[in-house]
Amino acid sequence: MRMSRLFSKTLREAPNGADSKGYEYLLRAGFIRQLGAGIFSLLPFGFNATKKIEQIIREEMNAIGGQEILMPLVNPADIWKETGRYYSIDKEMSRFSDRVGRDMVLAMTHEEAVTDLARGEIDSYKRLPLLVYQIQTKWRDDPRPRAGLIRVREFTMKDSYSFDVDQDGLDAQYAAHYKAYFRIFSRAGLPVIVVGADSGMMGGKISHEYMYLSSIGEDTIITCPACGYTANRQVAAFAKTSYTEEMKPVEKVLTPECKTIEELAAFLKIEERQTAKAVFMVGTFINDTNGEEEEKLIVGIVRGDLDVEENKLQNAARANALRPAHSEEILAKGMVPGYGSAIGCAKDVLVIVDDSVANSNNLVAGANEEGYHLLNTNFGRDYSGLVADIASAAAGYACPECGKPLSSSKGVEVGNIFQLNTRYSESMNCCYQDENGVRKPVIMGSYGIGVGRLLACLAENYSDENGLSLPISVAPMQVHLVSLVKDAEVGENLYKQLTSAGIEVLYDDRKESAGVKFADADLIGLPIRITLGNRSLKEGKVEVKLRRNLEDTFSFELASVVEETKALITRLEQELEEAVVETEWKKA
RNA sequence: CGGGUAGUAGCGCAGGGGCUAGCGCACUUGGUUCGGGACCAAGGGGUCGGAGGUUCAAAUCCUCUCUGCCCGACCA
Repeated sequence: MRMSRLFSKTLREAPNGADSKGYEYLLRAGFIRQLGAGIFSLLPFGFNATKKIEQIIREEMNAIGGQEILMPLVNPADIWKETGRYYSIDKEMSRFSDRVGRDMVLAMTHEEAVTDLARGEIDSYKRLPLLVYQIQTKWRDDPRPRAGLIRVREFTMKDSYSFDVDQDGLDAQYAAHYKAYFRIFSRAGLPVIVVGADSGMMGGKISHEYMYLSSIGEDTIITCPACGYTANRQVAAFAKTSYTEEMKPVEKVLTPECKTIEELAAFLKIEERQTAKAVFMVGTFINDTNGEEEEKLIVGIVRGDLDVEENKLQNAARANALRPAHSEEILAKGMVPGYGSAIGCAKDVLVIVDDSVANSNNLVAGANEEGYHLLNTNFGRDYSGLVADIASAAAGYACPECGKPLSSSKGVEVGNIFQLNTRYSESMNCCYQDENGVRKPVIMGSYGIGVGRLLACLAENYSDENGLSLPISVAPMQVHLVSLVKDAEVGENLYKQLTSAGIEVLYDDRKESAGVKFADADLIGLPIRITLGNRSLKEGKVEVKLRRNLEDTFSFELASVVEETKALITRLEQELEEAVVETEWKKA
């Protein structure tokens, strides 16, 4: 590619809103351009890098038996009605109707489409196991796209779907993905960790997320430095101390102006752990068959020294969505905000009690009366409810596995794997006949990688104060040939030699000053830079630099540039191959 | 969806009832320079996001609206 003919140009200043380094450089180097909120075009560099990432994904998916297919972005709503997600997913899914009024949707994922495909193809256990995948556009009308390519509305995703006769088969495919994902990310050069995750709208049980740890991330990851336990905070467990003692009688006390746990503990001169905190939410429950919504007040009770993890609460409540309750809604059920507890609340309130509360005695709880609290309340004796883990893990808490202190960090989810089991095959009647002629639902798994998000994370990880420096496996091209000599012939010849040897070359043939060319080369950050200048040409040499280390310059003989460049490319590629991480999944 | 903020040349910004709307970068032409974002000269480029209103006069004031960004809610 000649830079004089390149479609994109570099920007000296970052467009407004480019707040992270990676995003800024992707824009300035001409990889991407924004069209609307959460909607981006890929320019030649960005598209090239994307194709490289996709190729790595293809190779690894093929290696575990994946067959590439392509499913439509536009789906008839019928299949989404079959699984109920047409009703349970809110505005995040865009809907429209076609010319004759049929309900249509833009697919935000392809479980429905693939299950529809599978039920037509799979008839016998002899056909299983199967694995298909695609690299396809998804549309999710996120209420708040942000951070460049990290959180967008239209994006490219690799999604694969496994089909098996039983749990063992699913486990095997899950394990294969678990390992393949580590290979994919390490071949691309992105450091990731795997965390236990919530399965969210996907349904199913076991799932893991692949996280790139970075301050630009929106997920909070809880990890144990001592034993390696990791989980998304949404589901992270921790060891809770229980404080059991003999139950004492309930006593009502005046506690004016004590609306927070902190004030209450200070007023009563007790520790926060000796109190019970009530959090009021309204859960939406959706009937999958008719799509009717109903709301229900949920009270989450945790010990005063802990916080409620809303995601855990939502899962424990089996609610479709949660929102904070309004004061009137709480009062209507016999409870008083600021002085609230589940004691004496209306019967149709869903009470969910954290095990920390169930395992502690004589806690101070709200009296459901303005200005009063109750001493010595005990779960089971004074009120009842569903016991679950609804407390939020945080740094410093004890690891659930080894008891050592946990730590927390921010991460970007770049991939995930889910065991769907029969969530989709049952509702869509995707069945096979077993050896005995019995029809059974296919056991499914689904596995995603955000391609653009991966590029964004790579840009973030591989950049310095001068620009990008992507690894050779994903860089848009391999070599940046910078010509500083007036005589175009030397450059032209070298460009032809290199490209005809199969090397990907960006040739800066522009009439620009050396400073401009170097600055652009730094910004675009191709891994190998070959500079043609009078200084070295006199000695029959060209200068070579690696982008990742601009300090070091070495040289190639002009006569053997092609061979030496090839060898250098091979060396860089091998480095990445050698760093590939092989990690096995161990079923708990 | 709530709160904030901003829309003026391709990008970054200034101007804030009055005459021809500016600056830097980028772009065009000519010349000089030529190994880390060169210099001189001459140019081109704008329905000031949109609609309505106030006014003798609106980029500027008012109303509505659209769009981007940030925080929150939300998020496989």
